[in-house]
Amino acid sequence: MSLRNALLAMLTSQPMTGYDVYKNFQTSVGYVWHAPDSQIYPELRRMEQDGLIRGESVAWGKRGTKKRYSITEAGVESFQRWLNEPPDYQRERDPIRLRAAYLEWADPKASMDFFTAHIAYHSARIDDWKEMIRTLRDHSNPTLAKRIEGKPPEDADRITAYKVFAYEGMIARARAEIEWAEGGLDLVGKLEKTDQAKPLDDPQ
Amino acid sequence: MSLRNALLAMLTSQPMTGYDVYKNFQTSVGYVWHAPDSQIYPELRRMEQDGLIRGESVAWGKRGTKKRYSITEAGVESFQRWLNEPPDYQRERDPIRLRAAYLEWADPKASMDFFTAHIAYHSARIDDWKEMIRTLRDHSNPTLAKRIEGKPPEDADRITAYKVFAYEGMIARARAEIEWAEGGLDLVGKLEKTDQAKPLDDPQ
DNA sequence: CCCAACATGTAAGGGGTTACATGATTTT
DNA sequence: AAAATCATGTAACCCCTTACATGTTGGG
Repeated sequence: MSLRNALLAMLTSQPMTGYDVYKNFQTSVGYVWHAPDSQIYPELRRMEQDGLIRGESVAWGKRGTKKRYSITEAGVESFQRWLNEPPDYQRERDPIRLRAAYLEWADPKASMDFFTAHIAYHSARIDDWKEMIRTLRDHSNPTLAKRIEGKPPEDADRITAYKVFAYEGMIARARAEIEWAEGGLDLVGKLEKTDQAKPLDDPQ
Repeated sequence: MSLRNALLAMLTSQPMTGYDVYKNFQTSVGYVWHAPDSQIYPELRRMEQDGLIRGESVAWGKRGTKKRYSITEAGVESFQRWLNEPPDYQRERDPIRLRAAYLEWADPKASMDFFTAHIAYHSARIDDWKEMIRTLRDHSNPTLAKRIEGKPPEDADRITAYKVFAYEGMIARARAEIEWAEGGLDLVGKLEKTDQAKPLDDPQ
């Protein structure tokens, strides 16, 4: 049900078309929650049927129309209910750790590349999130700007603080990943060095 | 395809029945990768059809039989191919951070509970993983024991080291989560204090 | 006039969850 | 004899991915 709540969250800022939502899921909010268009449009229709959002056709150019969705009272209530629920945790399913646990079967070169890729991936994400935090802090983020528009400064600060804090959590986790992967590079270097650098039981 | 590789990984240790696999997915390996029986049995059948594993019926009690699967050469190759591939990262989808980003809509009490639950969850996981590392280090883990049986000590150490390292990664990440959630408790305490401790725009 | 951006879908298939089912064997 | 464990499934449903598809509008 998180897709639904991600959509509600976005629509608490301002009315949006499916395409607006799609764009946000590719950048800003997409750094925390991603969804493709093929999921967004049908889900918005279902949410409208459930009364969580209301869609109105608005003119777009001469002949075109587009559908702009606004969150309803029922939508806000549903969103808040979700926020007030205790979180539920899925059982672990971690492909990275699964691989790491069996690197004795891998090629040492591939193991090094694996950890290097891990570092590169998380470094890139940190850059995205840092940039995101910057646009939140200076209020240049359009969705945030719309969200805090007309609100007293304390509320604006509070709203901003939670968003910044969420991205800081992403960064903290990514830093832990990078540190771990650096340890992985050391470990592979230590365990797989010299001539016997061949995977265990390799038929070759 | 990670379920398939998790199954192959397990079967590199020793032949197992579907039920053995299921038990391992509830404890040991399940702390990194979990799967329910309804996924395991059909997948094992598909893997047998694909020639990655071989099943043999073995007697069980007087009348009963059970099927014990062993990994084939093709299975080992497939597993190694996966380990040597570059990892692929899914787009972010983080329900915890999504919620945290919108806590201005939540009840302050619920926000505190949310972070408290987060700390409790990850603390419990750390205990699981620490215990797991202990059984790996002292070789009391039966799956590991079987895996390193008859292997020279350097290989045994190498095999153990990767598994320990994987669980250490889980722990490192969980510690980052706990630290973040503690920051969350502080933040909520700071932002939602005193009388105006009511969610934003709450109709009440 | 062309191209990028805007706008909105359908369809097949993979992976996972939850619930429902059943029966044999071993342990208490 | 009952209970726990071993053993193996089916079925409905949800969520998500990937690929395919189509048309409009605004800017250069």
